[in-house]
Amino acid sequence: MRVLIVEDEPALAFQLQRLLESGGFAVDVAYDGEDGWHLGDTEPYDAVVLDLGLPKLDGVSVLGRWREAGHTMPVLILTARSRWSDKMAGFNAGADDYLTKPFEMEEVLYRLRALIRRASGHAQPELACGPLRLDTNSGRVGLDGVPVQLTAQEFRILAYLMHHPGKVVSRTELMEHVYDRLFDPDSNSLEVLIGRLRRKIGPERIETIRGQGYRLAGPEAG
Amino acid sequence: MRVLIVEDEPALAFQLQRLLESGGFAVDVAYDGEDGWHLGDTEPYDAVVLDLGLPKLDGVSVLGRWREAGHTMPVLILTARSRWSDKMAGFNAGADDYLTKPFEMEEVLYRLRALIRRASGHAQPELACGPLRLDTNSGRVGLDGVPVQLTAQEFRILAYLMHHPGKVVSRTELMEHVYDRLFDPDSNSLEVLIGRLRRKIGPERIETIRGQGYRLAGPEAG
DNA sequence: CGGGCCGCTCAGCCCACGTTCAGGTTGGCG
DNA sequence: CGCCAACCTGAACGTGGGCTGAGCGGCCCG
Repeated sequence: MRVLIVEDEPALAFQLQRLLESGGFAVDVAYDGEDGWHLGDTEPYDAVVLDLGLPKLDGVSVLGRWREAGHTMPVLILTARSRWSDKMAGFNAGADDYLTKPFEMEEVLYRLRALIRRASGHAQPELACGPLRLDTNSGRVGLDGVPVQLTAQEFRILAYLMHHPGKVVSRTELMEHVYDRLFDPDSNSLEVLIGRLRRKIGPERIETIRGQGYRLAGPEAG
Repeated sequence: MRVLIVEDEPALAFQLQRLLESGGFAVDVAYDGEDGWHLGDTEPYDAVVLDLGLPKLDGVSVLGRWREAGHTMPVLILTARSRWSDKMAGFNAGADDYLTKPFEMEEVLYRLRALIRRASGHAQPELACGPLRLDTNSGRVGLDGVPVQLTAQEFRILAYLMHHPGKVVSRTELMEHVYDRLFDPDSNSLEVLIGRLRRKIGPERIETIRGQGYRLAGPEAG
């Protein structure tokens, strides 16, 4: 899962970045409203963490423009200690959740995961697909009940696929959601990782549709 | 475990600090309500000892603001000889326990430990996790029934992990709860301590999740 | 004042992880 | 049947995160 952080305060931005990366996300950061808006407009993020007090273009406007342009990714608003006006304006502009500073870092992780989950239509934090289980919070994966040890990247790939079971996911789509913006699109490391994943969870679970992408085999339907 | 003392009377503050440190806690002290509030607002304490009669900002207000901001750490109130109004106000503001002066020093330790235990969802003062036993009161640790000799820091680390068995605890989270505020976050002393701890309780008990943190192996169940 | 224990620092080592690369394999198509 | 593109895979590598042994200084206690 790939997220965008829009936060002007460098210390907090960095802290958030570390948090989310250690939480298993691919992360891009923007330090003002304009950059933030542009990134969110052009890159396919699974969620955004958006501060309201921003230079150049304030958070509410950023959000408003995104929504106007038809972007539907979930947005988690950060705002200074409960200022009602901000909060309301945020929701009106299309925020999905908000946190007032100061907040527990952990809280951000949980809320983000919940947002992403809901946005892809899953109620439970634990995704299931055939014999596969994936807990988005603890980051654990099980196959037929036995735990499977995955690396960070393997986990991201599997998580994205499990958020869209049965759907054909193109290589580029997968790369865009698993890597951050600096990644070289000509690399074949994704294929290598897919291979390793297959070895761990059984080759038949991830099906290759030649010329189109990959599909996670669902519980025989669809 | 890391606690905050908010107490304006220097002698008592110092006495409490020594007591809690010798009791195995990492301790910060604030001498007035404003400092106290700010520390409790920004640092992740496992519990707070809060005097009600404070300069600048009284205890009830401090507590009230914390709760308003969403902080849920347990708070043990200290108050001059049973003044009902204070006591009631304290509970209303979200206190978890209280002691009236004068009190036995030991009493503070026991109450604090009980509060922390309950806050992390443990009913018993003795934590168990696989072959590991840890008595939060006596500070004794056993592995398969045989006592294990731990140093103060080793004990704190293990105690924190055992309060959250199975959870992945990031290096920073661990540091925040095991050291006080003056600690250098770039130090690797935690790793050294983890290493020693592993040598004493068996390396496989503490699992490293690369890039994320440590996890105490539970009694085989998610 | 001396000795021992404890915790911290530092530097070097090790190894997991992501990546690259060089073939090998598969499948579509003329 | 042959060719080409898409895809897979085993091996090797560089990097950085994590581990550890050695040494130091501070503190406590005799």
